[in-house]
Amino acid sequence: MFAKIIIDQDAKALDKIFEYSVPQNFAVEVGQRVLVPFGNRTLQGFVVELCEQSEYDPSKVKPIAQKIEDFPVIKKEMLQLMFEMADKLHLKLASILRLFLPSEMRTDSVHELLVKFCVLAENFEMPSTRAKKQLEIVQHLKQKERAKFTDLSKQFGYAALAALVKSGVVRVEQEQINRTPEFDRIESAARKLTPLQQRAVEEICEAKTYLLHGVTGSGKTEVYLNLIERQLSKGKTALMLVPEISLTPQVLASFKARFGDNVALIHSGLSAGERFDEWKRIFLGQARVVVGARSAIFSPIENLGIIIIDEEHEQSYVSESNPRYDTHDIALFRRNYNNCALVLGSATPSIESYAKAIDGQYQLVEMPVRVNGMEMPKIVTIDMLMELRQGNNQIFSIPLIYELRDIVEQKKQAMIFINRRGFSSFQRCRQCGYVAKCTDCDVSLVYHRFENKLKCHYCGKRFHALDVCPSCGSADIKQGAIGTERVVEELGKLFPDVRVLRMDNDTTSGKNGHRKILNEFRNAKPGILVGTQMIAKGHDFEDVLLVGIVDADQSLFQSDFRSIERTFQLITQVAGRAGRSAKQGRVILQTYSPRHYVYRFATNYDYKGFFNKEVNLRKVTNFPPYARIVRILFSHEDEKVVAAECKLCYNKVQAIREAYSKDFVYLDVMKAPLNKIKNKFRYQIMMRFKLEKADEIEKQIFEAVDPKAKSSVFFEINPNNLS
DNA sequence: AGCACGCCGACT
DNA sequence: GTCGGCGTGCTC
Repeated sequence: MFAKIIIDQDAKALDKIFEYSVPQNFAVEVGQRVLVPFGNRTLQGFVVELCEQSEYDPSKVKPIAQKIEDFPVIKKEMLQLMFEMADKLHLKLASILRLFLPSEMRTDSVHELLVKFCVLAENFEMPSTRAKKQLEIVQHLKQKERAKFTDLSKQFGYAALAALVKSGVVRVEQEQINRTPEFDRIESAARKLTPLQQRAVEEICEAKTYLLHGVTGSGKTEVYLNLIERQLSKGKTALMLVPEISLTPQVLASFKARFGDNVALIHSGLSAGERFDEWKRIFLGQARVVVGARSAIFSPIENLGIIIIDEEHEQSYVSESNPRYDTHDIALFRRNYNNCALVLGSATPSIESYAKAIDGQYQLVEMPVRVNGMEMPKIVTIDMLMELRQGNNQIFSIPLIYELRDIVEQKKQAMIFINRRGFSSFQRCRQCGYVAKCTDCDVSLVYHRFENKLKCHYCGKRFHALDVCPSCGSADIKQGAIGTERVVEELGKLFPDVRVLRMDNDTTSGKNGHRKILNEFRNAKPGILVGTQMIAKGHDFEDVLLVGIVDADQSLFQSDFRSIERTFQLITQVAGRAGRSAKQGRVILQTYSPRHYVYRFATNYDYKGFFNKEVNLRKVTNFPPYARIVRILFSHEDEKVVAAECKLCYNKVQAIREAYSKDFVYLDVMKAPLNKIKNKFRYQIMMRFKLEKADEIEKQIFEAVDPKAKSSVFFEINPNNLS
């Protein structure tokens, strides 16, 4: 018997299947993890196929050394998924397999937690009356029957306990304990569904793909919970994905409260041990509901009845580094494999998903009204150019300051949204034009006033802030576009007595970073919360009656084709934070392009109008979903090497374009907009072609890349950002 | 990925 | 003469 094996090494040269013989004395199954001799060392591998005959030179075939576990860790579904991902996304087999296992398992850095418990032996002699501590322990165990070794040792002393164990009075038992994350148990009684929610639950009843379009505050979560409960009662399991940013302690606790030990939670805040144990509970079928961020789509859960992707339009569902995958594709694969329902939920569906719903590929389910029957908050657009002309060169418009003052007087709360962290996006010398840049990346450094440092947001390197220009010595330093720190500072000047809190990547790094800030904000009245995208998600604060969007244009003029769509989504999400209670909220939106159609539709909450406008634009200009964009990004330390390898590939792609000249809309080769990141130079080939033969063309494009190239190569289909 | 093999420069 | 630089090629 022979086994086809993938070596667990993430290297281009090893991205193929190796054959080993299976020794007589043991059997292996497909999906098992094994150790195999490889060259002059022993490596981990995965059995992906068994066969009677070897196709390789028999004199070179070596036997498998040993099994790592005695059961397959990769299930059949995932193996099939691996081959499909390798084929369609052009990813390395080993790098896909690594997505399926908790990383601590591979490195052997985490083991099952064994805890020692003490019990009294069946029959024993009482210790001598002089041994007081020992007698206390026996007494204690008579009452409790069972206690942790470490607890007893702490309470009565190690010596006494060890003596009892030695004399056979106390028996030690080992037990494996699951490290399950702890939560504040919050009450989450099943709320009665509104008729609209009820209808949505009833409509989503078949093994199809549904797009659940529900306005912010329409109670989608309650619908999800009911859908999951229905599957559980049918003996099926459920997988629910939520953007990492929304996996706040409150959200996690509410799932725990609803599903108890049935739910496994996968998120970045888990310790290695917790992650490993949660994975194992899923693997063994002990957890029947999985709630997690992007990577949870690869959970080894079986017998799926439903997969839910909440906030389906979120960018974070596409991983932005290798292996690059889109959670939607993986979810569709698993939906097909399990023949279960897939629900994509959003208040602002992605153009691509909504187009599929219109087209009939997805079933459209709509929830157009808020649960509490409240109107959406009123959005007022402020023309910042007018403000400037009227002599206001502050970052806040007069109406925003006016409204903020009102909030402060009423002792209510406001949120200010600014999607940039730090103090200012760059520092520049007014005299000579010098701009502080990162030494390893081709980007300007962001000034962080709190730490008084310049930081690279790409590689994380820190530099001294500029007091004087290092080039000409001038002290006249100009600050770039404003960030959260700057907004906090300005608010402090305007409202010195008001509690102003900042929530962004820099203030939420600790384990309970989010919770601390949100709890503080909850009690701050009047209070203002300044933050990035982080504040746009899911937090309901009754007293937030005002939302300010300081620089709405920021996401609008990024050069990728989704920037307008993203702006619409952001405004809608952020606006949804205002007026969650009985009082209607207000939103002040500051922009320099008030007449852009995105603002017209967003301020009227007209998703369909926006969709129609945007989708028509995409159609006439040949952009997704009516065309496919492919970007091949090469990177390497040596600029000559990348440039040459990229050019070589470009020449091959040109030949493909000639063969498909009718389909190609665009093709070019160039330096990437960020020419250098972490000391690696980046060159790219961009292309766009029509859909009819897209799969066929794409396959040939993949093959145009020299597998022996020294540069690392990154394929992106319909990329989200073009840096 | 890691390790051997192999072919050219400056050193006790 | 040799020690060691890292380019190239191979691992079932």
